[in-house]
Amino acid sequence: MFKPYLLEPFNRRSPGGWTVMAKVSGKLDNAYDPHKVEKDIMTFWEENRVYLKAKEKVKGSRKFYFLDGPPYTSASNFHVGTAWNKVLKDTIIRYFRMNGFDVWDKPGYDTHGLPIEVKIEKKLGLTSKKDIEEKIGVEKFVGECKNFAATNMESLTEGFKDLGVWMEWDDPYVTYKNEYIESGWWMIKQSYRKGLLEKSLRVHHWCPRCETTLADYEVSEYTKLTDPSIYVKFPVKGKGNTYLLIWTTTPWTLPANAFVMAHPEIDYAEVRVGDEVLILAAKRVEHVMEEAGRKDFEVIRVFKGVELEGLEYVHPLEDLVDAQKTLARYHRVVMAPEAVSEYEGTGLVHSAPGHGDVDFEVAARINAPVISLVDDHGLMTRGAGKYAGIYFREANRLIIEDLKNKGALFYEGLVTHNYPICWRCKTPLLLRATEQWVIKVSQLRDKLIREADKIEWKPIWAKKRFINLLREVRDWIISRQRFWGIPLPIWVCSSCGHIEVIGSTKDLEQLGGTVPEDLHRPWIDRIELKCPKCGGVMKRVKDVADVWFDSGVSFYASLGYPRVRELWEKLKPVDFITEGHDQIRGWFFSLLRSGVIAFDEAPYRRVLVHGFALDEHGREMHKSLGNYVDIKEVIRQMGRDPMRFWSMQITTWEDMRFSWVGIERVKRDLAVAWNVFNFAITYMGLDEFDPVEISLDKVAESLADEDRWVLSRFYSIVDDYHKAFQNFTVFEAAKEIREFIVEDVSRWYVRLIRRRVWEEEMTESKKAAYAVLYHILKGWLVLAAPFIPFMAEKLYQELVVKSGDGRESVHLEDMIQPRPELVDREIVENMEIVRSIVEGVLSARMKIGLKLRRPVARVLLVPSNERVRKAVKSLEHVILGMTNAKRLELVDEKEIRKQEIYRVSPVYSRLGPEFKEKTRLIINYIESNMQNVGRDLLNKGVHRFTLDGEEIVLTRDHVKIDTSYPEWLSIAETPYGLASIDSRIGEEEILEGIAREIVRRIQYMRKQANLPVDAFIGVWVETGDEQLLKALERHEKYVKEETRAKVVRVGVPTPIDEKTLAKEWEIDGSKITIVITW
RNA sequence: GGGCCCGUAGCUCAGCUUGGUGGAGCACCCGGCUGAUAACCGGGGGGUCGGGGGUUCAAAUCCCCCCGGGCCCA
Repeated sequence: MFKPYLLEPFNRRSPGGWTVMAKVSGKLDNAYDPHKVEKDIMTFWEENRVYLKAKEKVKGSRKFYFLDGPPYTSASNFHVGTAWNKVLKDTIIRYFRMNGFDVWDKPGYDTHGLPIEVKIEKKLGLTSKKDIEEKIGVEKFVGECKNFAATNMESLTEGFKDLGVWMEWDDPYVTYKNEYIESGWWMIKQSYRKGLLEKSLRVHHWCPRCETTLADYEVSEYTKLTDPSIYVKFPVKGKGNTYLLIWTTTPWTLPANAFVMAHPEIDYAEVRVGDEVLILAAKRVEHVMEEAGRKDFEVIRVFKGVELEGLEYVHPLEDLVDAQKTLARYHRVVMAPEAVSEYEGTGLVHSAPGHGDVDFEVAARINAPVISLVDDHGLMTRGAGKYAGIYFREANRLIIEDLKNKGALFYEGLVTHNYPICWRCKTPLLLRATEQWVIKVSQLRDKLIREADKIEWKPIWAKKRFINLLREVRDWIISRQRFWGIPLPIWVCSSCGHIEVIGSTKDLEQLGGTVPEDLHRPWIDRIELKCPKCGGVMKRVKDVADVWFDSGVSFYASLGYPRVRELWEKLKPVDFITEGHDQIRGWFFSLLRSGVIAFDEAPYRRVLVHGFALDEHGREMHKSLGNYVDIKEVIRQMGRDPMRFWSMQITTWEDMRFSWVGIERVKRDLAVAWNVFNFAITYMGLDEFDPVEISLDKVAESLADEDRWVLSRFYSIVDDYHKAFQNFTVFEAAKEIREFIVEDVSRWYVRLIRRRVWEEEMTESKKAAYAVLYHILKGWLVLAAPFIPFMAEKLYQELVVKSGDGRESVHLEDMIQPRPELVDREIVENMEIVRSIVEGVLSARMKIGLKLRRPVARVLLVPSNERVRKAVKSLEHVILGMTNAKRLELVDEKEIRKQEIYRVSPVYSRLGPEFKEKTRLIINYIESNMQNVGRDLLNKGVHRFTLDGEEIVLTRDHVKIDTSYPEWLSIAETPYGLASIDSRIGEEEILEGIAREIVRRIQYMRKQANLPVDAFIGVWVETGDEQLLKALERHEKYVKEETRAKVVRVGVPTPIDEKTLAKEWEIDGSKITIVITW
């Protein structure tokens, strides 16, 4: 499948056809344009088959079986949540692949089921199953379903590819393919062999429009419906005016009533109402009477429910309902505590075993018949007598009328409650007993829990939630009375009733069947087998499988098992799956269920749960709400990498609130990263830096503190990065690499090494800076590749490949491994302290409006402890460089305090009462001795002086003291102590500052003139200010070097032409005209 | 009604595992930088950390209850 290719690092040969020189020679656009990058890179990947090479590279190494949760193919486009899901998978796959795992990455599509059938019905204008069978025929219908799924699948694949998701798109697993269906059959056969499969009467939800049963987990939507809420009197047999009072909101179930359920331990009451006696739960009496508006009642007797056991009653509608002839025998009170609540109704529950699940169970216990009086279409059956042929919900009205006429209605009200509706067509459902094929999963409950417990869950609460669900696991009704699904491989003999469950097409042939070209209905329905028991004709049951069956078997079916056994045996178990938290009950569960049924074990070992994509207001995205965000729109506005990197920084298992500004922010972070690379490529290119020749090892001896620092930071991030991926907390890895490039490299390291980079000569220091910068940038690209595959590739091509280094693609790199020997924790801590102190100094500068361009003579620091002192000393040059200061002094706090200026104001209300007539004099004293008074009070708490021979003692509360500092001293607090500057500067600093002001203006003009950074210029200045000229004279060399000026002259050049730019400026209030020529 | 999750600045979210004086970005105001700058940096204002109780020397963090929102079930 894969073409062979060369895996060697392609030292200095570019298969891409670029001219590769042994030096940095790439070129980046000035601004980051995601679309341009992504377009170029997409082409590059395709042309060079990079994806296939990435897979080939790890072929045969440690296996990593990733299983894609197949998206459903009912639509052709997808929203950001689906994109998030795939990007998450892609990022993790890319990481493990780069880290040396042979990752299985086959994507899948879930293609069967009711939702697609419903869409096709709508498209073809069909309204019922009968329409499908008679108007257009099953053959055409199924064909339409298949086409629809296939078309959507193609479109989805295009969308996923477009996001840069690298999976095996050429050969996904598709649940409608024959091979897949066959694999599915095999599991049903397994369940049959193990005695888990049976056909049995079960009560379950039924959709009368779709005419099919719905499993518990398909009953997922509810709507507010207003239904009758009626209290009905069932006369107690042989007791004239005594009645059981029951309550129901589904009067249509009354014709199928078999018995009444009560709780043996709760209290019931006989209540006289008018001339009748009603029996109901004691606790409900008040509520029911109030609801019915009856005040004329009286509780006669209270007793335990158990006394009611066996009490017989007469069904009020027995003469109208045929089925009651059979049911009448069972009309009595039955003890069923699980059905009775003291908090609603009457404590007496009318039971229709054909229309309620508890009812069904209780009926089984007492051997009552299960009679359902509603047919597939929701119409009352013949057995319902008078009500036959009426739609179940419409029968309510009629039944209530009849009850009223018979005097059996105690009260009629309305209730608005949540009522289950079909998740596809929104039709209200009903509970109904029918014969269905069932896998008795409840027998496997303990095994399921044990297996689930072995799985590694991220986050841990998902496991709790999962196991809670398993505790209540029910049998699995796998049959659906529909068309577009995996046909159940069950054949029944029409003569002797013998059952054969087919596990493969081979089985089919062995039993005398032919294999149709397509295993779907209707073709498969035409296959008849010969009964091995009696030789009779065996026909397939008409049902198809529940659609959850399909994706549930994907763990082996996607590998072609059992037709091909090796692959699953080699790859099992699934190493990793990830889906949204709704799949805890969905796919995660159905996989486990199938795994335990077929293989007695959990088929996967690690699960990561991700959140939902909500809109910017935290609501779910829906087309109908108009808040739906199409992924195409996001890509158009923001680009793929920004979208990807944004989504990967979200705490994976929490819901994602979609945010345009959030993505915009990430895009800006990426632009900063881009700028860093642009900086590196520009200067390394100008200096013809050769990263292969000047490797990190070669400069080991000349590393500066900041170099060792940035390497330490880088490799500690590498460490965290791997830990995060091993934990599947990808968001932590994403945040780390963002932080590194933006905070550490762009905002700090590049600033620190700038001067070294600008040196004219290729000094050792410059080499070291380049080698280190190159090393961490290249490494960063490898770390970033899983997250921002396009941009990482682009930058890698420009920085690395074009320098004749590395491999053909960043995605063919080996993941960077930790190098603890390069991590110096102390220097990291020191730098953190120093960085914070620099910020403090800058803040102190800011307070007095002193620009960074103006040098200061002294920085004064008060380190808060020895650790800080040490850090400051070891990185003194960093502080001086970054704060533009000449000298750094470490002082203690007293030194600073000495400079404090106190403003001491007398507190009259304290001084007056105490000193009476002396007060005036004391105040005079205070005002003329403010500094002494203030210092004493603050330091000693007391100030003594003599006034007219008398000692006066001033204390802290006699005055109010405000502290300030002289203008030249500006102080800022930092977490590591006080940072301050002495802003008193001499002529030297003034002139230097002016020189820098001039330089900055010349640079600005160079930029305006659009000159290449390495172009030389001539500079002319004209000003009447002596000091400006003096500064220029003193720092001529500096100005020339900084601005690449060959000459700096006073005056105006001639001629002024298109290679000349003149501009008038103002520096320190003086006018200066600067002209540059080139 | 049950299980699980979430609630932190105007907005979007870190911090909670392992308790130690509450952070970032956006927005707003002020200032600065600028030969990677259609960039960026610094400062400022802005918080009952949903509410209440408990444990503790100390709680956004641990425990209990309540309120609001979500998911999955009944």
